[in-house]
This record gives sequence, C-alpha cells and structure tokens, in this order.
Amino acid sequence: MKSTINDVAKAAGVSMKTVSRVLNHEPNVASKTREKVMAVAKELHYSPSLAARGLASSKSYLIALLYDDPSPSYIANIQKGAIQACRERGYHLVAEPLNIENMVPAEGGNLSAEIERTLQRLPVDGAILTPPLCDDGNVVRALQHLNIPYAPVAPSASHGNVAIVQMDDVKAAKEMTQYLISLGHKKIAFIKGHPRHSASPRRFEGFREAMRKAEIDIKPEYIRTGDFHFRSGIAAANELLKLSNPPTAIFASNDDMAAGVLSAANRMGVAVPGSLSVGGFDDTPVARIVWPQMTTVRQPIEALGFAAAKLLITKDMPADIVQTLEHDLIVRGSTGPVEK
Amino acid sequence: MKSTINDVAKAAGVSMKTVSRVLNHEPNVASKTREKVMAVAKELHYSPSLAARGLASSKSYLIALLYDDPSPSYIANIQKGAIQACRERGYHLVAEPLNIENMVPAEGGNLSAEIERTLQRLPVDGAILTPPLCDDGNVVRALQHLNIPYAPVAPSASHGNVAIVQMDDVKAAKEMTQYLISLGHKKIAFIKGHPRHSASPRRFEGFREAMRKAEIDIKPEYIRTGDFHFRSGIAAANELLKLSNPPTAIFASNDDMAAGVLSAANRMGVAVPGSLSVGGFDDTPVARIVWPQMTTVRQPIEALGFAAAKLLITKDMPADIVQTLEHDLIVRGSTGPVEK
DNA sequence: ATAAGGTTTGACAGCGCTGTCATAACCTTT
DNA sequence: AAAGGTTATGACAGCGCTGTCAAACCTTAT
Repeated sequence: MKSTINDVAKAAGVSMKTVSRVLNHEPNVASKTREKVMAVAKELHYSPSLAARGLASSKSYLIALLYDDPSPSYIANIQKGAIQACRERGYHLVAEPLNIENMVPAEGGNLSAEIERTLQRLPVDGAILTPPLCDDGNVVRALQHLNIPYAPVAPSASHGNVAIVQMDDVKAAKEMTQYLISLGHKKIAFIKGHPRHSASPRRFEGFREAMRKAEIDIKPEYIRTGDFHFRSGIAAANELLKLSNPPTAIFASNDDMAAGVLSAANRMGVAVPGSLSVGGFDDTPVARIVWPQMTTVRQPIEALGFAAAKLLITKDMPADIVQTLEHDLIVRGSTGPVEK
Repeated sequence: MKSTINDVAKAAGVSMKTVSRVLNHEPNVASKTREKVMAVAKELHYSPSLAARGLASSKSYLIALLYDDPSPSYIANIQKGAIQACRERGYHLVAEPLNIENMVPAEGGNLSAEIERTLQRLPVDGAILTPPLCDDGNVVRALQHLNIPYAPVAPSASHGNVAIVQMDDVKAAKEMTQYLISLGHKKIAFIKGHPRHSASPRRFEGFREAMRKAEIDIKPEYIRTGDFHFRSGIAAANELLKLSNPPTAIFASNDDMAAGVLSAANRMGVAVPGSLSVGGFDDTPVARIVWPQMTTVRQPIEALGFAAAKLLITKDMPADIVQTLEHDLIVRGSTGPVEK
C-alpha cells in the first residue's frame, strides 16, 4: 500500500537488492535472511509496485486474453483458468476482445496493420490466443512482428516453434460417435461447425473415423454444415428430420446446435431420445438447460486456460511442447438405444 | 515498440516534457507544436510505456472488473462495455474473480482482511463492482480501506458519496407484469431470485406494484423463492403447476429460472403459451434457445459496464451521480393471451 | 517604451524497482 | 594456513515517464 522496498530493507537490516531477491524467489539467499525479510514484508503489508518493477525489468506482469468468440461461457472458462495461473505468479489478466470481422482497416491500410496497432497499445508479457483467433494469420503475424509471446489454445495446425495447449477433438468426436453406435444407431447424422473454426473439421474427422471403424457408410444427405449457432442447428434438424429416411441419431458439433436440434425435434413432435438421439459437444450451460438434458463432450476449457497462461509465465519449458488435455463424455438424457 | 519519448522529442525538436504534454492532451501547447509532435509520434510508431508512465504519475491505467457471478454472459457483457470505455482512454481492463464463498480466512483472520490482501496485489486505478459484490460489506470496506475508487453496478442501496450505474429493476418488473396483465392474466405467479442479490427484492417489488395497481390480489401460494438457477425454476414450476388452482402465467426473476419453468411445463405437458405464459428477465442467450422463445426483459448490461468504467476513468463528475440506464421488454413466444 | 499578465516551453529530479558488477563471507581442499 | 571456489550481500545506475518550477516568449495596457 504505502511501504516501499526500501522500508522493508531498512526494517530487516538488509539491502534493497536482497529484499528484491527474496521477493522474486531468486536463489542464493540465506534461508535465515529470507525468512526475516518475508516476515518484515508481511508485517509492513508490503506489496510491490507493478509499475516500478515493470519499468526496471521491462516486464509488465500482464497477460492478455485475446478473443473473438461469440460464446461467453467458453471465454469465461478460459479466463477463469488463466486467472488462476496468473494469480499464482503475481500476474494479472487483461481481457482484450479483438473483433476482427468488425475491424475496418484504416484507409489504404491492411487488416494486419490495424490489428498490430491495437496490440501495440498492449504492454503485455504474453497473449493467450483463443479460437478462432489462433488460426488467423493476420493476428498471428501481428503478434510475431511485435514480438509478443503467445500461446494458442486449440489451434488447427502447428505454430512453428510455439508451445500449444489443446484437446483431442478427433478422439472426443470419435468417442461420442462410438457411444451412439453402441446404442445401436446406424443412421447417424452429423452437423458440422463453422468452417472458420479449426475444431470443425477435426470433430467431423472423429465422426468419420468411428463410422469407418464400425463399417457404417456415411450417407451424404446426413451431413450438414452449421455455424455453431442455435439457429443453424434448427435449420439442419428440420432438413434432416424431413428426409424420407431420417436419421435415428444426430451428432451436432456443439451444444448450441444440438439445442437447436432438440428444439426442432420438439416442435415436430419427434420424441427424444425415443425416436431420436442427440449428441452435443462442449458441455456449456445450455446442455443442462434443455430438455432432455444433453449428452455431450466436456472440454477441459478451464484447464486449457490455465495451461496456456502457465506456458506464457514460465518460459523455461521446451518451446515446441504440445499439451493435450483430457475431455469427458457426459452421458445425459438426450441419447438412448435405437427404437426397434 | 522501441522508441521512447526521448526519440520523439529529438525528432520533433522539442523537449520530452512537451511531447508528454501532447500525448496527455494537456492544455497550453501551441497547436503547431502539437501537430508536429503527433506526426512524429505516429511516424515513429511511438507507444508510451504504461509502466514508466505509471511509475512517474502513480497511476496504473488499469481498471479491475471484480465479479463473483455464476452467470458468464452477464459478466461477459459488462466486460465488453467496460473494455470499450477503457480503450477510448488508453486504459486496460483486468478481470478479477473474487470467489467470496470459497474464500477461507487465514487462521485467525477475518474475511475482510483476506479480501484486502487479494485486492492489495491489484495496482488499479479503480474497480468495477458487479452484483452481488457491490452489496458485500467486506468487499466494499476493503476497497475503501485500500483507497481504491470503485463503481458499483446496480447495487441495492446508496454507497454514500459514490457514483452509481444501475437499471430500474422495479420499473422493468412492473412493465413485464403489466404486459402479462394486459394479456388477460390474473393468476400470475412470481419466482423470486436469490436473496443475496439486491435485484431480487426490487424485481419482486415491481411485480407487486403492478398487481396492486391492477387491483389483483397476490396469492401467497403463487410466490416462490428461487436462487436464479435453472433447477430452482424447475422446482418452483413443479410446485406451482401442481396446485389445484394453478397460475396461467409465471414470471421468473431471471431467464435461467424461466427456462426451468419452460422445461417443467414441457415435461408435464402444459402448453406454452397456450395454457401457461412464462416471462423471464435478463435476455441471456438461453432466452432464444428455449422453445418457445422467451419473453423477457433486456438489461442494458453492456451499457452498464461502459458507464461504470467511464465513471472510474473520468473522475471529474459529481461523486454522487446516479445513472439509470434504459431496459427493454422483449416480447417473444412464451407469453400469450390467457386461455378462455 | 515598459510593465504586467498570460501562454508556451524546457531542465531536472525522482517515482520504486531490478540488473550489473563488485565485494564480503564462507566453505573447501591441498 | 593459504589458495581457490562458491555463496551471500550490497552499491549504484538507470528503466521511461511526469511533476515541479523556472525561463522564455508573446500579448495588451499603460
């Protein structure tokens, strides 16, 4: 609050530098000294000045969370995990939405430069890049050009020499599909996600792998493309359920679209899970709000945020590490055995 | 990125201080000088160091968003508005969840001191206090003690000499109720929100005012208390719809509970809006995801966030100002005329 | 022409911390 | 017991900016 490192130093009878060392967990401090300093610091309610520290060390102790995601709950969870990691190390998380679609390049300028201008104001030690930003060339280029370390969360491809956190979308989608198959379903439809999101093709790939493995042919008319929004789920379901030979199960690439499917089925009088099983992906709050509650895949979103922040803060790990965190298949009421 | 204020000063042929003046929009700079400096600064891609600036001026250019809210979309919207205000003035928004329920006071310590410790690490120029934090004595006291300016969003009571942004919950709830009444409903049930949230009693008050004004008696068995969560909406609806004389309309204090009502009605075969009208409050994403889509009240959440941040950044406004922002009644499919 | 008052500019110190480097204290080992 | 090596500590400068205060300049009034 008011006390400086100097006050602590005097009170503890050591130099400022020694106090600094203790506070930064640097080695080569006698344990006795360390304890003494810690005690005094606590007593004086000492709290270091981020600004001074930042100025002297040319670090900011700030991590940015860059996002351009319509889903608040996804970001909220990432944020939660990231903040936890930050707190452990005295960092802070600044939230920075980057609404790329709405960005208008200054006259004659290009988008990349515009992004760079925004990012430039950001005095951060690192940036967490959430999808779909992590696959946006302009953003990545701007970050690299500005020399800001970044941690992509679940990017589509490798980022060169950059550490990555992700989950295994392919495997998760495969598991969901296999679960559906295990219930006796053979006529399984799939609603793809927004093409811009890298997870979309991966989830579809998992679906295909499972189908191939079970030796079930995928009917082209069972494959629809949505955009991750509720409405596109409704639209896809409407088409799917009107087919002369409708599917007995629909696997939507995310919960919102699955909720759309549920809604459409409901309106058309199709019983779930009696006549139709519905699977989602993400385990967002809606999954429990719809009726029947949705079978879905729980992503380790919070853990992803935590891992990404940690990566940025502790830079002493291999630069090309890929962390794959575990997901869960959450079975609820929207799926059931196929009707005879 | 790399250039300092000194570089700009030299290039423009003026002193550092003059550059500083221009950058901070201080008065008493010749317009010619100002233009020259601005041009040079732009050319050099100069971007001031937050840390240095903060150290010299003992400001941080950081605003904290303090929250302890289970609803991600509420926070996301506040955050969005707040960030917008911050960007306009070169501030940044740091997100700080403050999970009070889970906070364990250090041995012998009290909660307030614990909160203070967390806040102390936060070198911010101001804090946006979202509900229910804005009504938490411990938090408010800690903030005051640490001398951190704060802007409460929709607090229950006046905060002494502190500017406030809010919406008119009473009026909004009244409007919804009146709308229900205008549809011919007389048997209207109300589900209260979590007692800890200050909005709960206000929304109930609005309901009561409308009923009183329409001279409709409120049946005690039509009043239920929930906790803003989906499940409590289900529970309340189950009880309500089992009454020998069930209501024809249910007004839930928020969308999640209203979604619960919808879900319960759905399961019990009660047609909406045929046999039952359902009103919500908040206009969260779920309002459009449920079927039928929900009639609800749209809060000016983003605007609240914007106003709160602005209040903190521009301190030159009357300290006891109260800004009341406008809401909207959003009529969708979950409400309809009472069945004959 | 000179004084008074206002506006515009610059020199300089110092915000609170950390990096660098020198020094001191303490071990070993021969 | 001295040399060499390691560990612990401190003196000091300076990070990039702004606040203070004084100087320079430009008006207008006398």
